[in-house]
Amino acid sequence: MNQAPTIPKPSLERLFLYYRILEACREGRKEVISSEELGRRAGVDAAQVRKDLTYISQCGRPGIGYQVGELLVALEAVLGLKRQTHAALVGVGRLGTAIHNYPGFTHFGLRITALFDIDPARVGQRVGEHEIYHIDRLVEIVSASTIQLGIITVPAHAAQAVANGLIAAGVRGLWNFAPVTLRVPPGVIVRNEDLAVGLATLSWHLARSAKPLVSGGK
Amino acid sequence: MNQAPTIPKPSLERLFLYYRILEACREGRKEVISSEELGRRAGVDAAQVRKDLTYISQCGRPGIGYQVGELLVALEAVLGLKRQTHAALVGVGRLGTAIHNYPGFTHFGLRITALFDIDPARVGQRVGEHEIYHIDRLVEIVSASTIQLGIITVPAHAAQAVANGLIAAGVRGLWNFAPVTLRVPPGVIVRNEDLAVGLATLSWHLARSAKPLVSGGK
DNA sequence: TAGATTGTTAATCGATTAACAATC
DNA sequence: TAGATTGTTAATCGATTAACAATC
Repeated sequence: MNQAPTIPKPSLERLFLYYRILEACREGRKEVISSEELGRRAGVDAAQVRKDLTYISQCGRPGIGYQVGELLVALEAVLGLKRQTHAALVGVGRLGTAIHNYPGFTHFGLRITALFDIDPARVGQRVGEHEIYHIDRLVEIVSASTIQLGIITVPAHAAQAVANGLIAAGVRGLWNFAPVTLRVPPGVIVRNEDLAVGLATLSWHLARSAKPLVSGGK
Repeated sequence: MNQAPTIPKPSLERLFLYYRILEACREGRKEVISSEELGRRAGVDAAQVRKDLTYISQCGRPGIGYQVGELLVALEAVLGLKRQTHAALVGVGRLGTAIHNYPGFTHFGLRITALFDIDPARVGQRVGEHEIYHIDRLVEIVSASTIQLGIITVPAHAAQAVANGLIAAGVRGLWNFAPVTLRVPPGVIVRNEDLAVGLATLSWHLARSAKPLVSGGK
């Protein structure tokens, strides 16, 4: 009972944004921040900020604002920012390599501990401290590990098979960069990072705002 | 009057998804599809599919379904899929290179026609058919071009300055991969592709579903 | 005709915004 | 005390889901 209240998805994403801003505040020796300023820096309404922060705790003080340090600690606890997530990355092409090396991820607890590819030229190579294995060994190796998350950076046509393998190996979350909708059994969490759709919506809005309509587009 | 009805953001993204599925149908010589099947393949409710498609036209037939060919043409027109978007990419690191080479983008009309970096070792190199210019020449070169979109793949601390330069050069849309909230004047469209936040939310859900609560998590 | 499936309206759900009493 | 700013409630807005008459 009194299970932690489930945080709405958009609020959750904003909380991570606030966290980063607060870290910058700490670095700048800023000790207190108001919902108004936090909102301005995050591009979010002040009322929205206060609402979001109620999912964490009540650590603001009327008339004063929020203690940066306190809020950081509370966010770390609720967002689980000290927890490590072990991941396998499948598809060590350019995008896969970029993700493997992206500095921002380790900061949020991601540890990529296994790499797979189908290209014999890549198999056996080392990337950082890890070796690239052949995709045939995916289930074997992941099953024997503590890996909880699969990162899919293979071409679209191979993505479903890779997802199946990862799930068979016991992975319960997928971060999918391939431009396809994956079918997964209930209980498996999928996040699609469909860059092409992201681009397409952006350029749609762009083209749309360009047409000088009645009152100037927007 | 009777201006094209503005499409809700989530619907717009799904329309691009449908488009890809319909292309696959065309390839498979499938001529008719129901909202139910399209929904199943896209991971979307059938009622939702029908609703989304009303933003395009009424090209379904009761009792039959949708003509794949007709729907593709209608989507191409409304989504502007034949239109080219010229873009400048700033920050030719691993992520920048991955994006530059990502095959799915040209398919949605993206043409990256200028590349910039601050690293003297990279400036002057060629990537595909384009040369990498020094970031100092950003405003000069972009101003003189037909570039409408800026892709920001620089480190967080440099992103706002890059955004300012792109906007000064007349760009009206930004695709921002840097983990910061950009401040832009009204009329400039920004899409943040914040991968670290994406990952963080995914691993939050993962950790949360792992805890065996009252009735099995979810 | 009977069965299938659309387009649309109404009901539901969820998130954002506004307002303000409580409090530092 | 006066001014600032929170936490929370209520009002608004927007998107999803359900239901069903129309129609192939």
